[in-house]
Amino acid sequence: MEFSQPKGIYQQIADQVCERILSGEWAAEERIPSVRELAVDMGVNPNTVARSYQSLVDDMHIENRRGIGYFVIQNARERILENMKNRFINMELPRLFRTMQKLGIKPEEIVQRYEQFSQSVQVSQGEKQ
Amino acid sequence: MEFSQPKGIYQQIADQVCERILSGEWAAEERIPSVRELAVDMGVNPNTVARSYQSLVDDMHIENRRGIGYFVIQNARERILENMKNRFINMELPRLFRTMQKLGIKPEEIVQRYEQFSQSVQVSQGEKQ
DNA sequence: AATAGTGTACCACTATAATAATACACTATT
DNA sequence: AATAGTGTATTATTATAGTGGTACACTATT
Repeated sequence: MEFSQPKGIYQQIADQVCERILSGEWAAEERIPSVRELAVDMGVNPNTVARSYQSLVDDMHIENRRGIGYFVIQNARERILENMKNRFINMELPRLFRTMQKLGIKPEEIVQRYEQFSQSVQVSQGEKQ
Repeated sequence: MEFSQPKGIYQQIADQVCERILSGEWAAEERIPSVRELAVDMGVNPNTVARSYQSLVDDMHIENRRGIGYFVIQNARERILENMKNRFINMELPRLFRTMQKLGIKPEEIVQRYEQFSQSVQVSQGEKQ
């Protein structure tokens, strides 16, 4: 039997960087924090952040300008969104569906709970304003 | 920032034991494989399986009879199913819903894909017979 | 009584990820 | 030119999970 590998910290950091790009906190063509800065911010070793950034370069979401720093690539948002959507549809959904069948949960119940969820989110967002 | 802990092998084995109880492969009051047997079967150290079994004892799904082995507890199936359902509703669904909102996926699309999924499962199961 | 199969406990070892601490080459700024 | 801020590379160290191996107490069977 093969076991699921633990998700490395560097990968979790890369995910969070994607989140911030998605949310618009870090816009396209903008410079993102240096390896050292983010390392301090995350309470993590600079080498770990360096690995995160490297993996994001491999995925074409950020680019490096030597001696200056890392920058968000032009259409990074769209690209990240596309990646996440594909992964969700092809990886997570099948797992979800199998779980539903195993537990005997019908899609109607999912929809019904989703209504509740999106309502409560709307309310709590409204309260903040 | 706190990072998600990797899921231990012993825990993954415990999950799989639950699966086998759920599927009826190991019925209530029945004896399950010894620590050593399952360890060989899984290609894993006996100590690791021992930890899995211990955690299942803690969760009241199996019990130990000294010198004999481990046995599935009376209503283990119902108990496991209940646990999984609760975890699914309270932990996985909220995560799913947040992802859906982030990716802009409407519940109708989920339902539609679920139909496709359950159809394809039916077909492939039918082919086996 | 003897034996073989149980779970349990212990300890040293290994593999891996992450850390810590440097050192180096490059760039912008002064 | 000097300096400070970049990323990068290297090496040793730490922390942890899992392994390997052994020993022990208990139980059923012979």
